Amino acid sequence: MFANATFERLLILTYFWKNTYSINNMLTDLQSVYGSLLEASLLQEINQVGTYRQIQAGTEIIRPGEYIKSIPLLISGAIKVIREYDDGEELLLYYVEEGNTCSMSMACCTEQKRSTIKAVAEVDTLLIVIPNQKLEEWIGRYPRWRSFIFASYQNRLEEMLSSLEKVAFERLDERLVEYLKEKGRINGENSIHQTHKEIADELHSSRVVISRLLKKLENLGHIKLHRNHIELLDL
Amino acid sequence: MFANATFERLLILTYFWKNTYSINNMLTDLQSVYGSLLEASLLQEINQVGTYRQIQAGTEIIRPGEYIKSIPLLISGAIKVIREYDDGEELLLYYVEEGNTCSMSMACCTEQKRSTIKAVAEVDTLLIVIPNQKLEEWIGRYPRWRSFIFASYQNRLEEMLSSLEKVAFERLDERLVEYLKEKGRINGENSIHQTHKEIADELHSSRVVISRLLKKLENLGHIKLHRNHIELLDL
DNA sequence: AAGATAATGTAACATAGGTTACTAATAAGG
DNA sequence: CCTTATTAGTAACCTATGTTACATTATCTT
Repeated sequence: MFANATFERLLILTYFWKNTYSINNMLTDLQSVYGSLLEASLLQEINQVGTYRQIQAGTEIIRPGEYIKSIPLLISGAIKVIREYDDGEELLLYYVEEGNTCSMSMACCTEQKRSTIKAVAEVDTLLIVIPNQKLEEWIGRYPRWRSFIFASYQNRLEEMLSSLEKVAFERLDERLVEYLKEKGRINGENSIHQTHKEIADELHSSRVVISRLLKKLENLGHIKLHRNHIELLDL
Repeated sequence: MFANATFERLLILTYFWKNTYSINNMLTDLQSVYGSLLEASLLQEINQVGTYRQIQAGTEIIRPGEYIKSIPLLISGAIKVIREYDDGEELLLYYVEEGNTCSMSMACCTEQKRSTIKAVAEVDTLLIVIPNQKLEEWIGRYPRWRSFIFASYQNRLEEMLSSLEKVAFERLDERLVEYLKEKGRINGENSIHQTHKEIADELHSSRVVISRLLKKLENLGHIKLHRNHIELLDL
């Protein structure tokens, strides 16, 4: 699955992480990421009932059809949310990043519905999960939690709208460029470690088409193609 | 703008409406549509602070760029929500129907943002508008209002997802068939009163293409084409 | 190192859907 | 009733994207 280099990178990251994890405690993390958003007393409470989860890049967190019984609060990293079909077809919806939560899971929690999406850690990710009954309880008690939850929904709606627009109005080459930029940003690198096939899947296109467009971008001097990774030069 | 027949129909409807309006009062309407969803005491309160609005089919309710300062509760009719661009391009997002509210406006209310969408009454529509500060206030006080608001967000997210899928995965002819069905259902008729150009705009396509596909559907015996309206036979 | 596997490059072709241009039919207005 | 504007039909053409097929190169296994 992984190129050697990538795998070594993962090991290093995990090692680095364990250190971070043992130095900071949950409350410190909560304060640094959510301190400006939520009440101090709420952070205390989250600290009591929440559990840390450390997720390795590439791990599937939610699969379509599953019930979701807890809400994630992102501390660091990013989760990509994908719509997936029976026939293996898929489409990248959006990323959830630090300081955010996933409205899709909130929606599923409150209504006890099965998930309709797949969530995968895009990079190594640290999050705190909260039992779902707390979601509603805190809405009654903490105004800022209420605002936070509303803002999350708002963000999701906007991101869905933006995805919709891209698919409806933009051509594949434009979407590809945006995809590469976003991926580079999320991963904090100017290099994308994915095969053409994987990119094609997330953009709901075909490998040959993506290879063609990538080659065109390379000829224009915007990127440099390598096996298993793409170097971003000037996008 | 309107064919004579259509215009007469509007006049009749408006007349009919005024009667209905004077017979029922707001509380009765609220009870019949929202009685099973919301607390009786909340209905009382809505009755106090809400204002009735009667909107004629075709009226623009929200334009992109406007601030939204109130939340609509649909009593009857339907509102179509459209994404619109500077260059006049547009795309139909979804319909809001009886017993629902528009999360887009809620989102805008709570965050004091400008609307990014256009809302048009699809048919004659009756709704109650609520001052936006009540939205948050009631969330703290009425559990069922809270659930209602969450469910609305959930619905919108799902509808956006469904729109996204249609645009991403379905071919135009399939989308056209669904469009015709939905339009017929919303209008409660087996006949669509729109020009090919109007349909093309809402599906974000071009008139010629839509005419071509409609003709194909007619040849297959699914619809019958007339000037300014389309008869739905067997979809 | 040899063979297997996965990733990429490339050509040839198919097609959905967009564009342009023109005609025909219908309705509206004076 | 004649003129004009709106709506719809149709043909010819173009392009983006998808598909099939096969060659090539890099990587993994043994």
